[in-house]
Amino acid sequence: MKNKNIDIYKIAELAGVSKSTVSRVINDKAGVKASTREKVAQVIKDLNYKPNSSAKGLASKKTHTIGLVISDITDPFFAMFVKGAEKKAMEANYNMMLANSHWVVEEELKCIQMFEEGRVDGILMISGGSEEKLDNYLDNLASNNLDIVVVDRKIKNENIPKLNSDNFDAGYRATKYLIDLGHTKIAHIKGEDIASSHASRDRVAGYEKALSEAGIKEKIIYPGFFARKKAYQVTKKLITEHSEVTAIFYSSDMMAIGGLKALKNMGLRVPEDISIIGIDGIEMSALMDPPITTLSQPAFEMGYQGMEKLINKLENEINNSHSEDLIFQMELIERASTKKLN
Amino acid sequence: MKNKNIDIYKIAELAGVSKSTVSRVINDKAGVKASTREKVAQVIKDLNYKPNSSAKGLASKKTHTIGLVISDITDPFFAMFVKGAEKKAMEANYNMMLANSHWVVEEELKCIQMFEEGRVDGILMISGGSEEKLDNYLDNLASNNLDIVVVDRKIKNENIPKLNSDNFDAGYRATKYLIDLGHTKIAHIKGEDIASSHASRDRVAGYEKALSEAGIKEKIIYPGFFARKKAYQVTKKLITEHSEVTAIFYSSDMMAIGGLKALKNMGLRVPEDISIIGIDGIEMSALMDPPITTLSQPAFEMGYQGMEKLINKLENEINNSHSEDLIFQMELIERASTKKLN
DNA sequence: TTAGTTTTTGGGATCGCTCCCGGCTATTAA
DNA sequence: TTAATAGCCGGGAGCGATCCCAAAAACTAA
Repeated sequence: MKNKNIDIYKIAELAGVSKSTVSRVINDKAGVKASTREKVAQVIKDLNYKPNSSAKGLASKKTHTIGLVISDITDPFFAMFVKGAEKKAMEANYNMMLANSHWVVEEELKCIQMFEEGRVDGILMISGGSEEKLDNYLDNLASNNLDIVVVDRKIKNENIPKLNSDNFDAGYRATKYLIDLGHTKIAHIKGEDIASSHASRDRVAGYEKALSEAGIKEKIIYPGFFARKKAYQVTKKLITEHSEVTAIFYSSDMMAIGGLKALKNMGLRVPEDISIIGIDGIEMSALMDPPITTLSQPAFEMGYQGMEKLINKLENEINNSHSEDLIFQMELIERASTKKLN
Repeated sequence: MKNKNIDIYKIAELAGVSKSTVSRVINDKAGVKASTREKVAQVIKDLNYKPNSSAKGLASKKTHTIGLVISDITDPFFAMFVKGAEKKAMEANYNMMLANSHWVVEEELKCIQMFEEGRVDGILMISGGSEEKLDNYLDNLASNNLDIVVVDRKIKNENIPKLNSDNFDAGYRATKYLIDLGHTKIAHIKGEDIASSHASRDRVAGYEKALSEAGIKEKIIYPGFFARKKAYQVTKKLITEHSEVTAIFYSSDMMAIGGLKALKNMGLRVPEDISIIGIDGIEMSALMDPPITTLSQPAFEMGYQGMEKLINKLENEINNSHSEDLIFQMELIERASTKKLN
């Protein structure tokens, strides 16, 4: 029933060489006569031999596998990030293990622990939880032989490479864009209120900077918790409390989508009566009616480069410490949800 | 720098027992005195010892890992499927490796080959390619010691468990729903035209059955290739060629979204002038204006049960052959894109 | 032709675990 | 008291690769 156990010894036997030589050709190592190499390669091909990865892992202490810790794979941003990470992994001939952490640090740590069983050479994680807790844990981890790259969290440990979007800049530019359109009554629906999200904080700071630069005194900030439904509710509240507002900057596209629905519900036209802008650049925001103007995060690119950074770190044990962190700029995508104020 | 190599021997030493006993408590095997078990467990905990998974894999020939082959993780249906699969995997204490196949069989096969290096105990795949090619390949694979479960393809091999949505029924019910609403001029935008998609074919057949049952002679079928933009174009074509149509059944939500945009563009109101219905139940379809009526595939459930089936097959080597295939019914979600014909 | 090099090749130890089997210790029965 | 049985535990032989080191082969130069 089962396939005859074909291992490196069998290949060696059939090719008339020793296992060492077979190992050399498998791993493309020097020191094998071309003719021998060819002969062995042929046998390997004929028998469709695949070296056992557990044995390889045991002997070499490398699994050629990367662990991905993601909050929620159904989130379009994360999915695109994973797709980018996978591309680089494939190119570098690495495998990927996936673990969902459902936005809670404890689960993230559990995922990491799972990976600590020597299953992976390194971890790429987008954290969604509190930075402090993460910080503590990662300090311990760093003393292990697991390399890690963290996305979207500003942790303190200097030995851990970080990837972040330039959230301050994004907040600034989104707001500036609305100001340049002539708006002065600009509200902001921010993400979370808790300390765990520096992304939200930085975007708020960017918003404030743009306003103050333009000499606009009134800040109108409501929390939307990065949730569509929450944004829907809070938008209604915002409009009833601040009917003077002519533009809203949402800290995410999903919130903008919720907001758009609320606005329509209240009989407001977008963008004629009110302009809205989001952040993320998810496909969905382009499909809305009207399509929503947004600052797009290069999710694919972030995944790709995050994976690249990790693999580099893995393969050149040199200059491990103090590698430059990566910061990604967002791209403004002008669509039909924003309009010059007349 | 690196952590002192802590292995099963060290635990054994510190606990004052043999490695065999440590192994027994790690794997929860019988034959260890309660007091000994406790003592060993304590040492394991104190040292935060994690058995090396490569060594485990080598010795036991089980990796406790499942390979997932998915066409595109950024597709919301697949993402939700993966989420379901992951839930079950976690519960059963399995890990998951992810590989994207970008909708082409060759890449799917490459992914499978990658997994054949003994990295995984089994494979769960949603295929997006031609059924014949897949059939051939899987026949070979079956003779290996890799278990596999295939979603969304009707392959012939009887030993491979399959999961499918009841596409015929979905096509039938979608059409019937429109008929019950009083429509008689009902068009269908189908998926692909090529032989590779039985899903599309079955839905078309369901559409035809419903029409003929209702004594409606005229079938109006256009190909939309499961692509939003294609559906946009073809919808415009359809309307100009068949202005009498009052309802369109799209073979996917994405196509319905493209169609909706086309309809609006042409000045048609949905659902007042024309009703539309889709298939899939992706979140996006609920966020459209109007929200689109659809038949929802239980993606999460499918992932969960697919993984469950695979793990069962893995763990009970018994009754391997001829396990019942799983067929999932879709759920009609009535939203605002369909309306009684007056 | 022979010694000295450089390439190729083979063998053995090892990685960290599982699992089988035999031995030891206790407990029970006669 | 002694033998039989059951419950615990330890030791050794793999699992299938890598990698170091020494041996063999091939090549060079004198």
